[in-house]
Amino acid sequence: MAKRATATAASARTETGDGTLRQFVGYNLKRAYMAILDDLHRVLGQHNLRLATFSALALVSDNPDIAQGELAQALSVERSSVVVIVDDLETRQLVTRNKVLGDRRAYALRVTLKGRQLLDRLQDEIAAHENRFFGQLSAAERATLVGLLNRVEGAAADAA
Amino acid sequence: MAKRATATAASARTETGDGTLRQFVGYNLKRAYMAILDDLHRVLGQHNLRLATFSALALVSDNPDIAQGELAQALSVERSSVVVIVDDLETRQLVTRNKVLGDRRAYALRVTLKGRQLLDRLQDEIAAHENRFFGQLSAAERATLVGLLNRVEGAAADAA
DNA sequence: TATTGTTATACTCTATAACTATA
DNA sequence: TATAGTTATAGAGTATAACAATA
Repeated sequence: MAKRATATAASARTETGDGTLRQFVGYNLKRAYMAILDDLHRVLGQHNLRLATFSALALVSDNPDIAQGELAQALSVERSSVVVIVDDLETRQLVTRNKVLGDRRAYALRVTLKGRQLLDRLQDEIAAHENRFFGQLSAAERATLVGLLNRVEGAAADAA
Repeated sequence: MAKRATATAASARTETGDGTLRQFVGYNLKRAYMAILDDLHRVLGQHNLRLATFSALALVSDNPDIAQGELAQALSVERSSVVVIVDDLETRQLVTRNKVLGDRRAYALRVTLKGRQLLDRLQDEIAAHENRFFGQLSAAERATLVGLLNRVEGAAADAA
């Protein structure tokens, strides 16, 4: 099928073909996701945050008094993994573990002022990050992209 | 900001809000990707293949006589990681390591007949997998999605 | 008995660094 | 000196399983 430059001394370097994989939407999806991930990690890394930790912070902010188990579900990780994440956020005083009236087993997580401020700054920085990669797309195109992605996600949720 | 059902005994379980994250295209991108990944892993797992191993097989098929270092680049992993992957493919007689005329350090990788046959079957199975998630999208919509994803990937390549 | 959070441990995947044999 | 592939090791991230406290 595919031709390939033989590895002679004077070979002009050919691009590696990936046509077989390109036929799959999922491959294109992964490539696009991976392509932006390094830069996102760099942005978060400047604040010593992992993606999961940032996501947890945002989720706690959106869901005051969320329990760790619920957070685990939202993050699609095990409860034991959430312990590590919340430990980190709590140590850095970005979220607090609060007593729940009526259930002394559970914690109600809340963002601190410091956490909110960090989140505000991060939202700006991530918006800038996104402009570097999605900036070429018009607002309408970005909306189309998100709409299609959400339909894919919805199809997965239906299947489950 | 966001309201949240208090954890009373009779609380109707509220969906966890993720509005802060949803504003980012990248989050929607990751969600869609993660949503299809479990099913893809299941399909590949039936053949005892990891995603990276399958991708390597497809890339070797598209690029006869590719070297391991080139494969590493195409897979975005280190050469040492490719050794493990190719070891697996070679042990299972799906690809062969062949001598390169003119450079006795390098290998030229080729898919075997067995590898090609497995790849053919996998392409069908993955196409079926994709229909489960992208089937709701029309062919035009799928093309639009891929086009937008590729522009994002291209923007990343330009930035690098 | 079931559930929440915790701990200790194991597993998967990948990177890093040092090595060999070639170039 | 540099490069292709290899090996051994370490690290990051997550899951699993057993546990204490509480429901």
